Amino acid sequence: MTQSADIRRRLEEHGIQASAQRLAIAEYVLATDQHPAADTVLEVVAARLPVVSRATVYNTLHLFVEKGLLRELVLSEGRVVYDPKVEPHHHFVDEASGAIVDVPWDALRVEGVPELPGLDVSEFQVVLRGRRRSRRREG
Amino acid sequence: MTQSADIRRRLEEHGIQASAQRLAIAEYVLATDQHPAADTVLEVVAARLPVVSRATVYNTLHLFVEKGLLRELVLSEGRVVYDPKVEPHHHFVDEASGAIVDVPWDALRVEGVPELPGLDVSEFQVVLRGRRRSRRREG
DNA sequence: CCGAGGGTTAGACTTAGTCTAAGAACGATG
DNA sequence: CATCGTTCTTAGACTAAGTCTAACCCTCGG
Ligand SMILES: [Mn+2]
Ligand SMILES: [Mn+2]
Ligand SMILES: [Zn+2]
Ligand SMILES: [Zn+2]
Repeated sequence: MTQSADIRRRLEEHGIQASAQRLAIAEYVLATDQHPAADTVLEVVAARLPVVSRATVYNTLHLFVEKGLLRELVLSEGRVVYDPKVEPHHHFVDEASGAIVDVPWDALRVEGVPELPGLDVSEFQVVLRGRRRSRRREG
Repeated sequence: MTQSADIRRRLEEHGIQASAQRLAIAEYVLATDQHPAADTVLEVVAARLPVVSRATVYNTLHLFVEKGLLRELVLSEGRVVYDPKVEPHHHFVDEASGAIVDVPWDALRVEGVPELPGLDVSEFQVVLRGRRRSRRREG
C-alpha cells in the first residue's frame, strides 16, 4: 500500500531514517485521533509487528517529538500522552473516562496573554475538565 | 504562637482531625506561594518535625485535597504538585526552571467555553509555557 | 565482502506513588 | 484515671512509568 510509502516519506522529510519499528509506530501514532500513552503504543504496535521493545517505543516517540511530528501532553497524573495534531489546539479531559478530546483553536478566544507582565509566553492552551454530555448518536 | 492555633482551627473547620504531622504539613503547604511536590513537602516538614513518613505525607496531601484545602496540579511529566490557592486561576510554567507561576483569573479572558458542543465543563484553566523575563529587581 | 554508524534489544535500574499490617495516639466512657 | 474502639502513623514491600546500558543487528558505502 502507498500508505506506508507516504509515512516513510514523511519520516524522511523530518530527518528520520526509516526502520520497520519506526514505520509501524508511525503508522499508528501519527494517524490516530486519540491521545495514546507509550504503553498503548507498545500494545498496538506489538500486535502487528513481531517484536518491538519498550525501549524502542520510548526512543521513537521521543524522536518524533524532537522532530516535530508529535507533541507530548501531560494532563493527568501518571499519564504522558502523545498527540499527532501538532497545530495549536485546546484539550478537554473527560473526568469519567479519562478520555482526551481535542477542542479546535478557534472554538475559544483567549485574550490578555501578550499583556502578562514579566512572562514571555511561547505557547499556551486551555485545559478543560468535565463530563462529556451523552450523545444521541455515538457516531 | 497563634499561627498554629489558626491552622488547627482551619483543619477542624474542614472536618480534619489535627495531629502533629498534619499541623506541620499544613503549616508549610497551606502557606507557601510555591507549588511543591510531595517529596518537597516531605523534605521541608521532616526538617522540622522529628519523624514524618512518606506515607503520611501522601495520605495528608490527599486528605487536604479531598477536603478542599489544596488542589493537585499536573503540569509537567512526573511532577504532581500541590496548590494551596484553591480559587480559579491560571498557571505559567517557566521552561528554564520548571517553576510554576500563578496567573490571576482576571488577567485573562476566555470566551466560548459554554458554547462547546457535547461538553459539560466543570472547570478550566489556561496553561502557559515560556520564559520568565529577567527582572530588574528580584523582590 | 567488510566495517562503521545507527538502530534495536533485554533486562537492570530509578523514581513517584501505593499498599499493608502492625503499632501509637486519641478521646469517649465508666 | 483505666479501658477500649477508632483514627493516625509507620516501615518497608510493592507497582508502574520511564531510563539506561551494553551487546547485538542492520544497512549501506567502499
Ligand atoms: Mn517523555
Ligand atoms: Mn495523587
Ligand atoms: Zn490533541
Ligand atoms: Zn497556583
